[in-house]
Amino acid sequence: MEKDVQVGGRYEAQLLEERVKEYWKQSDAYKKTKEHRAKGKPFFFVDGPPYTSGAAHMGTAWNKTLKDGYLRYNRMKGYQVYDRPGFDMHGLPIETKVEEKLGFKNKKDIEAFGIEKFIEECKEFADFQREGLQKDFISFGVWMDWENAYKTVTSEYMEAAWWGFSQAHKRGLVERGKRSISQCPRCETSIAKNEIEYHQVKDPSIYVKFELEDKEEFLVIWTTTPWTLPANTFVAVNEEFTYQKVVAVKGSVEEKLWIEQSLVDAVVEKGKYDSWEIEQELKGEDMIEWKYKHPLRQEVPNHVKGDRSLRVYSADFVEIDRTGLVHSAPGQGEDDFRAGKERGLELFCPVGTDGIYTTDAGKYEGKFVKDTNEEIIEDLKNSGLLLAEEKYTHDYGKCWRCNTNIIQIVTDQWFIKITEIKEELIENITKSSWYPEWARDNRFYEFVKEAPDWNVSRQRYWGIPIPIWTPEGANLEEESKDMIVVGTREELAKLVDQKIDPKSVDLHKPTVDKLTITKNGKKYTRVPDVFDVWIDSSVATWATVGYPSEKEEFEAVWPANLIMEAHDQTRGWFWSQLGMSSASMGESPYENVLMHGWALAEDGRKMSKSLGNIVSPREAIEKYGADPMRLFLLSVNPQGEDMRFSWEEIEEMNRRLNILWNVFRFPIPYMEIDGFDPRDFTLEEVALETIDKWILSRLQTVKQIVKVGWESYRQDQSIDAILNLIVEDISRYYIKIVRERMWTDTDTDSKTAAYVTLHHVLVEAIVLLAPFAPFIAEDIYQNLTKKSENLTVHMCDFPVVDLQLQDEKLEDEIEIVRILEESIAHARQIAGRKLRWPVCGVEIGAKNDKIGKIVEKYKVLLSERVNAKEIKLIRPGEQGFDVKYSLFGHMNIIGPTYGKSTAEIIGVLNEIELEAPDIEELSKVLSKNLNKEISMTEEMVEFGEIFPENVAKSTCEFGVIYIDTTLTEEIESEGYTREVIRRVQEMRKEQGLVVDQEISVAISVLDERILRLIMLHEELIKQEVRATEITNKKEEGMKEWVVEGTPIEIKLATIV
RNA sequence: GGGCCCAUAGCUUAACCAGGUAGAGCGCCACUCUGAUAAGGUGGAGGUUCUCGGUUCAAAUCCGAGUGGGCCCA
Repeated sequence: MEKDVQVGGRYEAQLLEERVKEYWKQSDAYKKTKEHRAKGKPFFFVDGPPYTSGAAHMGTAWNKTLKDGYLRYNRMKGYQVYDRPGFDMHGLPIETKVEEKLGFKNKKDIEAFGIEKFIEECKEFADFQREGLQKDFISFGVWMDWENAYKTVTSEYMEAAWWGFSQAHKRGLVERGKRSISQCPRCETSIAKNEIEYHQVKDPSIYVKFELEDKEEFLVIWTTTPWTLPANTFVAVNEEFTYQKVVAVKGSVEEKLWIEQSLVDAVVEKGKYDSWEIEQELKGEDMIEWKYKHPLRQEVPNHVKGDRSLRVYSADFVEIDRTGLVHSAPGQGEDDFRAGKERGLELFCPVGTDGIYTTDAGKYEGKFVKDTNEEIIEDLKNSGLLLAEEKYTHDYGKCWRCNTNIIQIVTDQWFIKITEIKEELIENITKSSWYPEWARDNRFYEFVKEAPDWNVSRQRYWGIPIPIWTPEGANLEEESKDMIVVGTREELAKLVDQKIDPKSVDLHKPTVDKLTITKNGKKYTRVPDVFDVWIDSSVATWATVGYPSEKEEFEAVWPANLIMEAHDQTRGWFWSQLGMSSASMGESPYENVLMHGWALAEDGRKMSKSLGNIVSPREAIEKYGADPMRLFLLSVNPQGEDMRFSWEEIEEMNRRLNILWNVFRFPIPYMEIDGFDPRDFTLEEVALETIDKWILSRLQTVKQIVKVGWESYRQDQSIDAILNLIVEDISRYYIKIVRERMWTDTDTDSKTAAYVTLHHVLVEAIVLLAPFAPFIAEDIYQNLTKKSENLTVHMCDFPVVDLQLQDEKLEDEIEIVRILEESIAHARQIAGRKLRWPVCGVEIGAKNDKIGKIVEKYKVLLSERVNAKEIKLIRPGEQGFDVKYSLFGHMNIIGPTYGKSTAEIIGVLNEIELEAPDIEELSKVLSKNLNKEISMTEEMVEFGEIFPENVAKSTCEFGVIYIDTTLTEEIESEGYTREVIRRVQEMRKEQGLVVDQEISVAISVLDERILRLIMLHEELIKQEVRATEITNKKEEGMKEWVVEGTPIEIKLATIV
């Protein structure tokens, strides 16, 4: 940035932002700012790492802009701010993208390609994605430590996850076990609940008869997953329900069916039976332990056979729905698994991790489960067990990455036993403050309370390998008992049989899979799984300071002072961090949580490709600039609520910044002509006038509001206050008033005071604005301070409120004056007199004494502002202008009272005018006029005000305004003079003359009276338009203006 | 299906926690001002405060039910 930037043009965000970026680069502003605060108290902010997929969208932009705002604010408050950004780079989404790229169909393709090469591809892809994302963040001015971003794929970072996990193990919280999990059969891995997307699926809906072992009766169950029938192990009833044995007849066949009593009709109807009758009724509890025959015993000879299997048990998840009896497969479904485990039933699962039936599935071996539904239905039909068949559309989970429908199966997984430390987790919740509060007290608390054990294993490749080594050939139980969990690279190097360098070792699968440990003569190998990717980010608070390899910083700053993410992270990062940190260290990893919402599209719906309503931050910046976009994003309430994107609002922000720009460049020419240097004066030394004191007081009040906004995580309120100060107070009021003080040629104390005040207010306003709109703030700051102060505006201290300068009473008074002004302007409008024409008098009927005093006190200011010769205060009881009152009679009320006299009464009412709206006076006048006693009531008449000619009235909350627009020669003279000056100025502008160019002016008016009136103010005109002479000759090429119906011709000539 | 949150002018929203005439910005219409301003000013039109019920002298605000939307969980 040059010292004297071109400030002639209008605000052009993109050009300005390029200029400022260049300045930041050249001056190394970011690093210098950090150094500037190097000795401050630490403020440990931790960045929630965005997943490295594609470019930044509006939601990420909002998130990072918020973070940037708060980081900049805290720097201004003097803190040494931790600002290491992070990127979440492991996980299935990247794997599937790479698989797509390489044209893979399933895991076997990956194995064939080679895991080492595959991981290399993933790393490259993730890095590529990260660069795009980072570029976007930088483009909207996010000042974070980009050169030193943390990446979840570095050994240093992965070690932090290992360490956390090993700590949890030391506390006895790591367990190997079978669990029913959601499995993506394509990715061949378990999927976290929050990775499942739901969509509408059409499935078979079948009613199946299970024959009892010892009698020819049937239990009727209903299912939408025929493919789970081979794994059937028990039937669940609810012991509270009543079940009925129905004898149903179809043709010559008679069947005995057990169904919950209220569902009998519906089920029998579905079975298309001709008739039925109820034979017996039992409570669910009486049916327990009944034994039945497996429905697919022919097709699946290996089905469960134990004595406890194929029986009826009770379960509380059974509802009065369909048949009231539920087919249960503990080797698959989640509820089934829990119920089966409670009873010690066999966990039979004839399905592989790829969703293909194993040999245990007999006839169905080698087939994909969901493709086998029809065949199973056919088989049931053939053995006479199918009662009814239809289709059913319902929500069904699919893999969020590859859209494959998920299946529930029981597999061997690794868990962190969260349920064992529930109390500790719940206590740790209370150790953090959340904004908004309800997010913690309601939503987060409920979630943590219900959280199950954390399945941390994934059977994939691109992730942090689970640091568990187990004895070769051990069974499950042995594995759980005799495992080695490695916590650090140092430890790994010490333990393994191979020689590795802890500093340079890469911890991804290709390396660690080859490492073995020998202990007590036993050989241990690593379990093949990688971590659930949520483990990665869960350790960010210590990984970001390099723990456990670097200890000092961690000990000094942990836990995090502040984190902020969107509400979907309640169950995501907010939770994973709390869970991991509690499991490993027993403590909450963060102190303050700001939970913001999602960025919705303009139509109020989610931004999505399919709806075609996505707006990218890139687009917004191209159209209006980064500062306007940031201002918009930060002007939205950040606590919990979703933001609705709005082009209009961004445009509005751009316009306000344009006003700021104009405010800033307005005094520059004057200050330059006068050689004014702000460093030569202080506020204390100059002769401040009332309006200067007022704007300085406004500034203090705004500083207060801005600070409170930041501190209460409502920075949107800070923005409102700053923009209001700039647009309403500085631009629309203060500058209008001080303009004339700055136009004077001579050096006056008044001018100096205005310069100093405006300069001071601008600098502080700019500093306040800096965290929100860092580019324009920098550009203006550099110009205002001429580089005499800080290298960058972002080094400034947050402006402190100067109580000496704050004057609430003054602010209140000016506020009232401004409202009175508005009302006077309104009265002018009613009278049809524009502001250029003075009015001879304004009378103000103040509502009370306080307002009256204010009118007296600010008479001069008011009269200048509204262009009035005189401002007069009407005291209570005093008469203002000579107002009279006309009358309008209400026939419908007068009529019934005065009968025949009504007509004459109305006649008089229409004629008379009263001095005051006085009912008694009116009655007297009427009585006198009509020669009889007339007594009017308030309901009978309405008073109308009659003003003298040229008087208009308006009212406002502080009183009544009368304005007298009577024209005198003097007023006409001033009015026409103003009109002429205005036209000459317009012509100067049209001709592109510089401000101090001298001219001669020729004015020709046919109406000699008007010409004379204009020329009465020859000197004023000369002075205002910088004219050396004014002639009244008609010349060639004059421009004709029509003023109040009178043609006036003007021509300008420059003086060389 | 469950938990939490949200609904105020055409648009963005304030007031809601702690009940007392719903206020602003943008947009629209009319008029107007301007040597910082591709700006600005004044006025006008525009509201069933999502619906229904309750508490209360009084409800946008508190309570209950419903409708629609969001997040999360099933």
